[in-house]
Amino acid sequence: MTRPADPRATYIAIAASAFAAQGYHGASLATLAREAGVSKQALLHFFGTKERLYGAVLTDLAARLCADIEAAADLDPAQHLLSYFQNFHAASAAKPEDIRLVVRALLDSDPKARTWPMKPYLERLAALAAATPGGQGRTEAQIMAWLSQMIGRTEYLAISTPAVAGMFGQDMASEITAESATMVSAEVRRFCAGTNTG
Amino acid sequence: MTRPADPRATYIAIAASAFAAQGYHGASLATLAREAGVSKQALLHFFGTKERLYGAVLTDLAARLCADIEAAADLDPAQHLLSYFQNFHAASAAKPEDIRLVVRALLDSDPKARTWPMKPYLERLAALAAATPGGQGRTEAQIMAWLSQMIGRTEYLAISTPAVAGMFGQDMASEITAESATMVSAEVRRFCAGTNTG
DNA sequence: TCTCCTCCTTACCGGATGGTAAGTAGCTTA
DNA sequence: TAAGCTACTTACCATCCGGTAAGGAGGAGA
Repeated sequence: MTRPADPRATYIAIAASAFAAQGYHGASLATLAREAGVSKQALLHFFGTKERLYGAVLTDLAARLCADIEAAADLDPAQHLLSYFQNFHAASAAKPEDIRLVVRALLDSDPKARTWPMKPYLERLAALAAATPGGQGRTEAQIMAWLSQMIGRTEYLAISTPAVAGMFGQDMASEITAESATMVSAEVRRFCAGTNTG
Repeated sequence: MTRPADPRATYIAIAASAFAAQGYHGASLATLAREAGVSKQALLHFFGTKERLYGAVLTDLAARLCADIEAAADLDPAQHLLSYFQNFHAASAAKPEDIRLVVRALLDSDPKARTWPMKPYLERLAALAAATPGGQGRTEAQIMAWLSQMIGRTEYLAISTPAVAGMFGQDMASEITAESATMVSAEVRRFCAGTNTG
């Protein structure tokens, strides 16, 4: 058996997928180890405890989300924001694992005594939205509320799609995803144009 | 120790709160029993297994959500829809437990071999939206996509508020919730007026 | 009074859980 | 060649998990 080049990164990726699917309590160290093809202690060797492994997964996820914002940093703010949300919507629909992880982290987050790995991500998006023409006349809370709704509608679509497909069929679920993409783009344009969305 | 009048309903309420906070795997029968002040077997006597208890919690939740829609059934469709989403937003922000339960159920739902307790809820809302002036010119998928986004933005706000309060303070979180309420009302009015939201 | 029913109780079980202890193969450095 | 490091391994442990077995208190009905 060949050992992976970067075992730590490998284990984080496997754990991320399992935590996204089963949640923190639903995924066990033994299962993770079996999937990785190593013993339980291989994981504990790198991360010490299950909780720290979970923390590493979330930190890694936050870094990935932040990096996605910079993918189109050469565009002007309005185009940048539009591009980001279009890509975000497409990526969420195609590979919902990261989104499931984000939402699970929100549900399990302890309001006190925690670091907030997602904070830089939100701050970066808020700065970007504020720099668009539409962001000029809005308060910080208005921008954050708009961002919350944009992120929320996209992430909710991603996590509800399996259930919607089960209820109404895969075709309807795909149609809904396609319509949602159009709506998301339109909403970003409306925000950037400065039209009152509230 | 006085026994509750309707033990089954009491246990469902306690279990709902625990499942909302900790998730299915995070809440144990022993913990639920301790909160209810009875032994573990009291719960198993009524529900047989933990999974069936969870099922009863979700069925009860779905019934409550459906009942909420009919609270303003005397209004015309557009006013009814607006009233529903305003109440939904307010209730989600004030008492996010039910919303957390819904989102956890979505994350944990098995696409096959499951019943869908939320299906009647979605169908009722879709029929209501279709009956508004704005619903006339839209396809079923467009209406469902719009509903998904309305539900998503509202539920996401509810589950993200604790984290936002931790990151940016309680005041900012409250401001965001207030701004979101305005935006949700505006979006329902725009939909009902038939303005193209996509 | 006897039986049945609901709503519990205590006692117990096999298996899974996160975590500890101690040791090892193989490479790198001194 | 000896020491030390990384990246593991097997063996083990106390605790907790969901679930079973058996029985009992107390009210209702015959």
